[in-house]
Amino acid sequence: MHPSDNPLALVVRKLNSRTPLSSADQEAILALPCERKTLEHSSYIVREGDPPTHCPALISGFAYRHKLTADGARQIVALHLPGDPLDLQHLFLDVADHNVQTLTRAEVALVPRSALQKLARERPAVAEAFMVNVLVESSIFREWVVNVGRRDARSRIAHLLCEFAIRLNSQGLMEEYGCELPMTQEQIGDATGLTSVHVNRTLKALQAEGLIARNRRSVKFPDWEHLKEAGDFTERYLHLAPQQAVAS
Amino acid sequence: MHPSDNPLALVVRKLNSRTPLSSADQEAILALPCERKTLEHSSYIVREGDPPTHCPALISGFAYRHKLTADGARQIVALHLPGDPLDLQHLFLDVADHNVQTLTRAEVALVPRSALQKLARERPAVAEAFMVNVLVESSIFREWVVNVGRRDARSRIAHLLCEFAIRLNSQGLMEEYGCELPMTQEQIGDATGLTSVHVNRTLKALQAEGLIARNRRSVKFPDWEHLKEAGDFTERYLHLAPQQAVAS
DNA sequence: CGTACGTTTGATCTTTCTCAATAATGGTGG
DNA sequence: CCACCATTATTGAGAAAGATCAAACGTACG
Repeated sequence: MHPSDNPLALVVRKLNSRTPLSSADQEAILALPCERKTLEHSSYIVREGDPPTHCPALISGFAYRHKLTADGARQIVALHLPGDPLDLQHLFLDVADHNVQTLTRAEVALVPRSALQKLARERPAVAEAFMVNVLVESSIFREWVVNVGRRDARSRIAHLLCEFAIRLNSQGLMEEYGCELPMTQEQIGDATGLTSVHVNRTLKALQAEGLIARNRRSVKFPDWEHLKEAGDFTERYLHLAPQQAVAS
Repeated sequence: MHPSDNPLALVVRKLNSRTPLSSADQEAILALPCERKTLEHSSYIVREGDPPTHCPALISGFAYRHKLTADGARQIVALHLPGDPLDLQHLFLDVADHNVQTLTRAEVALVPRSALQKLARERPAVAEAFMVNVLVESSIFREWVVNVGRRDARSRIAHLLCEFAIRLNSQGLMEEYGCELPMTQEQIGDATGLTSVHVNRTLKALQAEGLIARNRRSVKFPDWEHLKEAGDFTERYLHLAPQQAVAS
């Protein structure tokens, strides 16, 4: 499947994997008006306080959601992979309550909010697929609360890596050797509630234990089972369709 | 409005406050088959791993959602107040990914999942109201990730108290003098990622600062503005309808 | 009136943060 | 292709927030 066929093809594919859609419904999504845009590394896709006019979907590249505290600390609350469906958070709420920013250069498809709302109203099955997507993201948020609230640094980071790997894999983006990790250590810290300094030390410890192997921006998982154990990782919360194995 | 009229009246009221519903839609919700049940303090409403057959709504009393880590630590990921709509988390996902438990003695209305799904399919406006509710809960989860990930103990607890107060108030359950706080200090710790010991000390400090006043299980807010400031609390993330003030 | 649960307090220990400096890396313009 | 700059990664030393352990105290309730 070439993303170039239709930028929304990946979105349909992902929605369809959890909530099978009729071909009429699929085509209705593909027929949505949509503007394709390439964004540089670190560009804002949505800013807190914005009234949302478009719902973006990630076509390629990586992105993250984050909020800032009053004293300027950043907390990343979610990661997004190529193919992640439209930003449904902002479909029915009238003001963005957080920021969405690219982690790498990325392509997005911008669909007017009104067109999406109309589609959801006219096609209950599509609305249901949207709902399922939102519910799964909710479940991921809950797991992040647990991760950040009740696990130590080692587990938090291991858990984050496991989630990233499994999600990449389920989108068919995992190479056999491991994967690119498009985050700096500071961003890993922002996602886990730690400092970049401590992330660095913890990453080194995980490496020394043989649970991960790093090289530049890529990570391998030489001992996947133990990494999962270290991260207290169980994939139930991702509510994935059937199941593929991860390439180690 | 007597909850005894129809257990779902409170649910309709809450959904309607954010997403106005036609009276036909409202009546369709009220006409849902539903079993009313009284649960003791600490009863499970949903257990992780369960295949959901019913969607519960809270009629009276308080409840919380939580997950456990492998080593037995508990993290509370959300609180629920009387009138909180049906547990839509479990409407379209096939397995419960976390637990829901009562904090106090509580009454719930159990609606069969299939009846709710049918309603959502037949009435797009109701489906949209459900979606909005889920999106707002999502937003609250994101804020909790921030709270637990990037704020210190004082802020976390102040934030939790602010959220509780504002949500109580928006359901019309805030007394002028303050409110009942149906949580033990250990539960406050489980919601904020802290130990009960540290919660105790922090609560005392907040009290010494004059930001809260405690008496048994009740809390007052003698200095609401400063409490909000201490908790870095901004209510945007709650996406409340218009707005009422909190009784101090 | 006793038991169970929740709160309070003290002393000590750990994890993680802070501050600060150095070393890689990657990208850029010349 | 090379020198330079801005990021990012790495390391060390010391400080701090919060955890842990342990005990005593209240309070509600059967």
